[in-house]
Amino acid sequence: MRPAALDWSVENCTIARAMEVLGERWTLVVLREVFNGVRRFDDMRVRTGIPRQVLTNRLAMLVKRGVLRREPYREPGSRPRHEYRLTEMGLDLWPVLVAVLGWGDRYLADPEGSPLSVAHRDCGAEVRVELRCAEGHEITEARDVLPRPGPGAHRRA
Amino acid sequence: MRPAALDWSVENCTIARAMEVLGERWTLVVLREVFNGVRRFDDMRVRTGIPRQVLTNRLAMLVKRGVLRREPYREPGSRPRHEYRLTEMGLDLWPVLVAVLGWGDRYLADPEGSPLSVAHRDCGAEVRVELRCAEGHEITEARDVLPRPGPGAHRRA
DNA sequence: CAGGCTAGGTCTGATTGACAGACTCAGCAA
DNA sequence: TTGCTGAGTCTGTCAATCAGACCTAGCCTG
Repeated sequence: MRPAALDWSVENCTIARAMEVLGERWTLVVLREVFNGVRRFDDMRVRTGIPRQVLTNRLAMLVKRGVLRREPYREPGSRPRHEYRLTEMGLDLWPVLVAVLGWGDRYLADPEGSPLSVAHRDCGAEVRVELRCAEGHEITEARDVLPRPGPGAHRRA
Repeated sequence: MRPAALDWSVENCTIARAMEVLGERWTLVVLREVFNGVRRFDDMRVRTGIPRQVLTNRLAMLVKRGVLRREPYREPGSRPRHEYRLTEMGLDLWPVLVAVLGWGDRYLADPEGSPLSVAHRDCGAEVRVELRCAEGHEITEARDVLPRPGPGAHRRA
């Protein structure tokens, strides 16, 4: 009763690679802010409570990785500053964020419910992640999902 | 041009709460292993390269949080041991894992592609996350998604 | 019985990052 | 010039990660 997965290498695993970018307490919280339109350093800092140095580090890392980009802005009466915007790579993290939100809402929310909802711009209805297969079936049970080696899979040495 | 989000508290945000559980480099990697059927300490350790102490800590945390449970097993000729199984709360993290996998595959994979694929048990077709609204529309553009305050939202103090 | 094995830890010391709190900088307005 | 403030940087403390070593506890074998 030995799992087949043991024969396959995880060396080039994209989950592990993604978690090198995302796998830290504050990164998705920062991205939540940017997705919510909160793009400026001090606004983010005040809202989230992240220490300045952590926020600086996180933002710099996300810019370096191509998830965020810095955009110059200048309020009247102020000097030029930068705010943080999502790149396409960053925008493509919406499903991750909505999936985390869905899980958090189900298991970790207060009795009155989630403080954040995500709506479809055109019709106003609430948006969720779904699992679907290429044949169009919706997957509602985790047991109906099967991991298997993909095109880049290698045998273990 | 001040984001509306600034008027709302993030104190009870379920993304932040979820990231207190998940927001660390190795946690989802551990969960990937368990989802792949690799449930024993040393198998996980060898496959992932996680230091023992970190793996111990991670597993204990996930058990404490209700994401994993320990199940006794005993190989013939060996003493009783425990392996780690997903709870329902853990199984409900499949969409998060598949979402992270999808993003990683798109932006971080090697040229030959992803080493891991997720299939629908019944028909064999590949499974992905999709964003859909309650009206049944599929959302393919991040710009068609709108965050707004949910039922548990509070005004900022 | 003692010794060997091995899965699942625990321990130690070095390194690194998080964090609190303080300080600095740079352009603007008065 | 001074004051303001957004966006950092710095310092010292604490905690987690990590490499590597060591320990434990049942089983089997001689």
